[in-house]
Amino acid sequence: MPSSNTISHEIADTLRDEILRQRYQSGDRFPSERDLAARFDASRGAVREGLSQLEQLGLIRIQPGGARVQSVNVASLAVLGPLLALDDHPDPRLVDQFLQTFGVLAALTAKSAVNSASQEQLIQLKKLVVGLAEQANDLKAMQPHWRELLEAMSAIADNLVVRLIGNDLKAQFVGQLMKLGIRPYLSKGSRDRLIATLLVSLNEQDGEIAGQAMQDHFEEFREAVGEAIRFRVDKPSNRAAN
Amino acid sequence: MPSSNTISHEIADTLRDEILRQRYQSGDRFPSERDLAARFDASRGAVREGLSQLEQLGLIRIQPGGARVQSVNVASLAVLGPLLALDDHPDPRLVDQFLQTFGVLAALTAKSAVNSASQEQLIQLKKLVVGLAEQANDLKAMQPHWRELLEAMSAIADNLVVRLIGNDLKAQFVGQLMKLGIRPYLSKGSRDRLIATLLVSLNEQDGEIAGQAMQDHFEEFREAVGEAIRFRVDKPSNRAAN
DNA sequence: GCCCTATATTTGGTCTGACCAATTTGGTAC
DNA sequence: GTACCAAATTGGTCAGACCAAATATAGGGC
Repeated sequence: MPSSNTISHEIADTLRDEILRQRYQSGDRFPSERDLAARFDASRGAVREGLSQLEQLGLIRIQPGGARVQSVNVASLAVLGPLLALDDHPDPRLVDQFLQTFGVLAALTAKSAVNSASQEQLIQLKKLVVGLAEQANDLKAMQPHWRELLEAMSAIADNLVVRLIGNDLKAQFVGQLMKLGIRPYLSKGSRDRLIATLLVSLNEQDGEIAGQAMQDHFEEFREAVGEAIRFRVDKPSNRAAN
Repeated sequence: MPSSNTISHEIADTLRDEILRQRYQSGDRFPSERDLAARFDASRGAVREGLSQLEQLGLIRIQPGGARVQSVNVASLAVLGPLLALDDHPDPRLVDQFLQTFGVLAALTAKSAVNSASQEQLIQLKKLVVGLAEQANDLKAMQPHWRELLEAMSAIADNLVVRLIGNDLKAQFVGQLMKLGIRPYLSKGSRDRLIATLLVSLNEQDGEIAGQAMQDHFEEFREAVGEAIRFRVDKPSNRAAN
């Protein structure tokens, strides 16, 4: 699924996925621009524009004499989205790391937001949390409200670094999980606990509490997702049930 | 300071810095490719390759009819390095956010590393921590050892997401601070406390302790850097003292 | 004066073909 | 096996051209 409709983007997307699928070994010579142009039936210019993007992603290193494939370990964070969206088999380990990392960043955001919020903003956050409580305990129904709450906290915390990280992570992660038929189960008690704790932190304007609540909740979510993925791996027949 | 010696990279770097310096308003029309080609005395192809990179960074959005400048708030994390390195006046707020974010990620890394380390790896980490203790309490002398310790922890934790974030953050941050004459002061007590706590966490293989120690230490470091920057802003004469 | 339409211009997307410098490759002589 | 040299390959750049879509402009109707 190419992001844009230009040939250069299609080339970049195709080659990016091939690299992420380990079709080339790290350090390998990358096909020459002329070869790629022939393969994609495009001009060298279009190929070069595509390669330019791959280089920016840190996936290849272009040098006179030939481009070389780089290890994904030295790539830009921007490859994470495509990496998670590669196919129907998201690496459980990677998903776990993603959620773990997202969790600590969400906790930091919540802490900063609560600590620096004005009275009006505290009220706004309370409304959003209460709105979250009024939803059924269903991931699909809660997702928009979750997103809204996180977005509000992010805006209040106003941390550009975390925001930039979030931009590269806006892989519609939860949406993709559901598309794959992965339905993590979160106990009602867990959700209620989070909401109650968040309200306490907002009432007392104590960011530490909010951060800890976020952290704990993401930990539970992470485990739930892990179980859901294992469950789905055991029953791959569910894949077509969409 | 262009990253590569090709014209397209020079164009990309120059325009990137101009955008980051807010020379264009978000939403503004970006100069046409032909105009840029004339300005840089280059061919349109070279300009297009440069713009391709800027688009990948999320700084502009290219569309038939004209490219438009995007808000830095929606850019890729990869712009953070250039943003911090823009000139001799790093935004204190941004530096603060950077350290805060780096702190929680370092804490996560330490926690995971300690928890999942093998006996050999625990010994390796202990050696590095002890090596850190043997250094003078000077930022410049400690930096390589710090980097080594963090690298080792990162390798053990083996969290690709955090690693990718780190790749985009490898702005040689501390090095740049020193180049600017910013010398944060960390009390010896603070350092000793960190080292002692880390050793405890390694002996008991308790990641929570290591993470908390990291978190606390980065918090102190963050405040020290903040003071150092304020101090330097008051005495800009020091700038040439390099 | 204001709004809407038709036309002219600008802009991005792509291609072809060419040249250069540096690297890589292949072969040859030792 | 090695050292060296020539040929082929590769990336970097340029010029000029064409198209389709978007924008700007001029003009006419009200």
